Amino acid sequence: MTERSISEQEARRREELAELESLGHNPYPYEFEVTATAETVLEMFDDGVNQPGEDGTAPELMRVSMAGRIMAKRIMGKAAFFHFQDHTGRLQAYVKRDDLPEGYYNSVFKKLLDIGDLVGVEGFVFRTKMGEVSIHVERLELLSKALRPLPVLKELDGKVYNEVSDKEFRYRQRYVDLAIHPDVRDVFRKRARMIATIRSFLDNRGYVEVETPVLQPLYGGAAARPFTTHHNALDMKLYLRIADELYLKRLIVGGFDGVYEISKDFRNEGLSRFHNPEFTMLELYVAWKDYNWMMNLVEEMVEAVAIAVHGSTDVVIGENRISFKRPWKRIPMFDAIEEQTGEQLFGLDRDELAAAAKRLGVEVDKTMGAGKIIDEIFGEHVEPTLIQPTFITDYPVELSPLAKRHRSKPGLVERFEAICNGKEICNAFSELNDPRDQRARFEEQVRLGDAGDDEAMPIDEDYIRALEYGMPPTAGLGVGIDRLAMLFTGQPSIRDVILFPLMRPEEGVAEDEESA
RNA sequence: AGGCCCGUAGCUCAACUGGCAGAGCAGCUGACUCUUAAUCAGCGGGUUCGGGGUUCGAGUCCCCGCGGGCCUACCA
Repeated sequence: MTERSISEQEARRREELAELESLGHNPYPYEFEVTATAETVLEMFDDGVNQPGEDGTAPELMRVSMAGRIMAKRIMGKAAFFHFQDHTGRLQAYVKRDDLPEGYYNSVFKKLLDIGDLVGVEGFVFRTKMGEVSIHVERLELLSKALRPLPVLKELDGKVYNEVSDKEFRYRQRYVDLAIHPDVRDVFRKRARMIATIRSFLDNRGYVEVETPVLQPLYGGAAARPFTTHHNALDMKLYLRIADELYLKRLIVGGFDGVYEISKDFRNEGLSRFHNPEFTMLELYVAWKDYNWMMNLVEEMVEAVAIAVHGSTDVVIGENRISFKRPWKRIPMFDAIEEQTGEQLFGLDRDELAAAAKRLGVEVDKTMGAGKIIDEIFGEHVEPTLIQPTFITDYPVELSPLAKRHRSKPGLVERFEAICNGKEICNAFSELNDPRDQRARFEEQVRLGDAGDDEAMPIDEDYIRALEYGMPPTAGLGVGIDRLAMLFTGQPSIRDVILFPLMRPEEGVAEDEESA
């Protein structure tokens, strides 16, 4: 192992650490009693009712013990202010030499405690002459010494300066990104609130949260290339799941009326603003229901998320104000295409569709079937125009090998996607439960696979066996949680809603580099 | 996978047609007992992503590589 070269500032912090130890201070103690947070203190005294003062009024209200990270330090001779940050926010602390044990202020606080160090403080709350609620520190304790300097952000009139702009730095060292950027912490809190809302929404309806295999001998449920791995003891090839769908529907066969799973799927694809190889998916299946019913559920659930995350059904996202208030517009895919392009595609054969695509400037190649052409036209001319939440219904059967045929429109399936802000937020259908049709659809997938489509699904005989025992009429739903999080937090990249997005290895060439 | 852009101090960024690598913050020394982008005086800090080339001279130009961003492709 080569020794990492360390900066001047890091070297100094290591010296400080040694100095602290030689003075008898443990730079990494075991615990600290916390009785208040920045948020509770600020709330308590910003209401204008409880006014703190140094005269000792209501001392039982004002005595607090808190812990956090030093974010700024301002020393003025024998007294100093510093800001520290806990999980709820920042609070200012005031330290006087004469309030601390002999020598502590000069030889420890001033010299050996730095921005980035974790400290515990105990004292009373007061308001400074400038009006800022602060804690007057009477006990100060180092809780963990930081050996690396923390980037320092400055703020004036609400504008933040010296924000770390290097995306690579932020993704690789997310702990630093989170520590210094409150807005990044907020994104992930919103994401957590979003998922918690969805979970309780589904739990309250009596649906059962289940866990199905990540490691699968056969993958399916979506059109995507899988990751492969190997199990040593059984000496077998395994796939990381690309979807939960086929296992969850086996559970509907087994007698659960409603099951859902929120979990990671893995797809062996490129990375982009909208794609991370591992991502979080919600899938829900409800027996005795169809896709019309499912649209109502989606409206309710997403409306609940909007209220939970933003406190309102109206949300400003980028330049758009979006209303998630029910009901949302519902429009069949072919009608939506006609509205935008003037082309009525329903009933056209493959050559006629190719001609329409050409008229619309959509590129078509020979491998594309009728369904794919329609999908391309939709994706290019319609999807980006749908800003307010909209249900697009009734898709071509070729694109949906697991969806039930439409009850009245030949060649289509009972499927919908909800589109919002120009992007898909969910995908759902009346589930195909006729084992004969399901077998035929799988066989069509196999033909596509043989023709070179490496995303075609393999045939899953056990799944067909399950259907042969009888699966109720069922409505199914899939929601890309990361993309929903992008929407509700206004983030432009999926990497900004995933704590640790996939990155190339940081240092040099990987050891097990493949042949050059 | 292809195209475009980027990589300079711990962080944010400068450095003209190729001519001594700089500033703010952070850090260090000193002053200051209600400051808040604290202030004031002084000081240190660089493998300019890595390797090669052109040149008297390269952060700058050329080639190769590494890493990142955006777009395209892929991706229901």
